[in-house]
Amino acid sequence: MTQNPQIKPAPIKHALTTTRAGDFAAWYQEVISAAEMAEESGVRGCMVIRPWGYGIWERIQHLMDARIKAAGVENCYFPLFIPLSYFAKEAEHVDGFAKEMAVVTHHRLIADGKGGLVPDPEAKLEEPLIVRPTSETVIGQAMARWVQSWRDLPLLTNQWANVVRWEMRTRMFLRTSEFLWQEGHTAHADRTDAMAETLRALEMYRSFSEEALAMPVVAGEKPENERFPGAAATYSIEAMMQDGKALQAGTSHYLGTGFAEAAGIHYQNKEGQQALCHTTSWGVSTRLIGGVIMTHGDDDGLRVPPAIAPQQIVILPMLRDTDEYEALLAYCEELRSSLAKQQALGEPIRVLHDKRPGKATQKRWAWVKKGVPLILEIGGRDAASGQVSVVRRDRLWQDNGKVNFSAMSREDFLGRAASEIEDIQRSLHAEATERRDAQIVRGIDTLDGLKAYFSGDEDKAGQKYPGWVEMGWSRPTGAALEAVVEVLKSLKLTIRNTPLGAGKPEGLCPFTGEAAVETIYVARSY
RNA sequence: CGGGGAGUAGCGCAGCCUGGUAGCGCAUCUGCUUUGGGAGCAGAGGGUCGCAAGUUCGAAUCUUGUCUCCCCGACCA
Repeated sequence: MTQNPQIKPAPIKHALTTTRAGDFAAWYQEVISAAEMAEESGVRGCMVIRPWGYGIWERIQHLMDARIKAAGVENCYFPLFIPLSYFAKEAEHVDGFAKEMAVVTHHRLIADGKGGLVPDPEAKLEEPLIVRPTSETVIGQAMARWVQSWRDLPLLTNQWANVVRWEMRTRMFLRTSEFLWQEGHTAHADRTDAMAETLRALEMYRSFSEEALAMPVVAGEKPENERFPGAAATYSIEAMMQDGKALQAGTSHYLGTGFAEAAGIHYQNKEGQQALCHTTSWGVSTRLIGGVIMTHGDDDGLRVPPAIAPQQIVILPMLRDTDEYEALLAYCEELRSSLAKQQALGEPIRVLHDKRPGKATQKRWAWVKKGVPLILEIGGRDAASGQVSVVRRDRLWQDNGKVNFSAMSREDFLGRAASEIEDIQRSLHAEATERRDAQIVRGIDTLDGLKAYFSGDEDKAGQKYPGWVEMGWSRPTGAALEAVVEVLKSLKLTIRNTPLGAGKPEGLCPFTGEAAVETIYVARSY
């Protein structure tokens, strides 16, 4: 077919078999398995998080935990099991979570006489325990004990934990029945203080996403119909995935006094009177990893932002001829230790000398798929002449279809390694921001316009959606809002949030015909 | 939880309709040759065919049940 092989660039042979354009959902699955991030566990909706995936989570924990502590919040740990009676106290909360609860009813197994085991009917629990879907209720019980006086406020706590929600439809990292997260719970003297904390947590998530995950997000308030069960106001950060869908990447809730009332969290104020606390809760989960995959991944696998990469540089000795092993490995080892003494992004550089036996090229592609930011390949001649050969994962290919390695002296590389790492972090963020901004459309101010924009919206393969619409609306409530939600639902759309700091829009609300009072983002979502 | 699809070697799949104790590609191992880089040739190892019952002389193949995964929908971080 190719008439002129000399001038026609060779087709790139990508590391994955599925492309984003071909089948985005299958591509997502393949990245997770090819990058050895997670695998299925045999238990419905639950996954095994493998070292590379868990390493990314540990980085997220490490950086997020520092921010949480810097805000004066203290870590603690509450039980996995919550007495049913605790949970039952907040009515809206119950409505929201009751359908997806794991319940513990027995404490012993006995033989069933057929070689199996069954719960012992004699060992039924007096009161069933639920496996926590979130911990407002138990933590509320503790807060009620801990808070007596205005001097005890604000009470700022956080826990890193696993939670369980019996999901009907699961996807690795994005929605699993059990997931890992951080949940902050705070109690305050009044609304003003609690609201400030809610927004502080939201801003913490926004800056964390942008800076650590290199994932641009919009921070804003969720519409009434999307509120956390029992919350007075819910805020979120929303990220745009490469297929144009929105992902809620973190939430922060102002809970008002509802939970305080249910758990009896009150204090004596300076005037000597009893007052109810205003509480907040906020969390991010392993879902962030799904966001990172769908923000930065490409047709060769994952690309991990350096700030959260378990390893930022991998050194691959090109082991081939036994005679040079020793000198080559010594050279690589020296390189590793020189790099490890340096700092990038405010921390020591994380570098791995991968001297496992095996074909070097095989190992290279494994690291490409894992998305390690910088790969160094070192051959015998490099070692002898003090050179290195390096490729940036975010700039993997040359136009001619070859891997974009560049050779330089060891000194040159040592001199620029840290800035390369920092540049990759910046560059991933810039790329994602540019893509997102290109997929936000403005100026649609009628319902027909919205319908037209999203009709036949999927591309030929059904893998790509036209991004987000930024528009004004009149912020209807109650039944009027329900009507809007129904219209959007028929278009498979949702209101993501009202971005903070967006000025009052001009014109009329396309749903109600009333004057628009605030800006919203409308999109398909995960 | 409703509709659809699927579970066979580490990964991707064929075989199933028309039952006769399992095959291909990649990966793995061995040898030779090559080699500044995703090598070639030859040979080898590796499978309770998701699980459990049933039909049958005989089941990956037919029947029933069950578990898990994927897609669409309802629901949700």
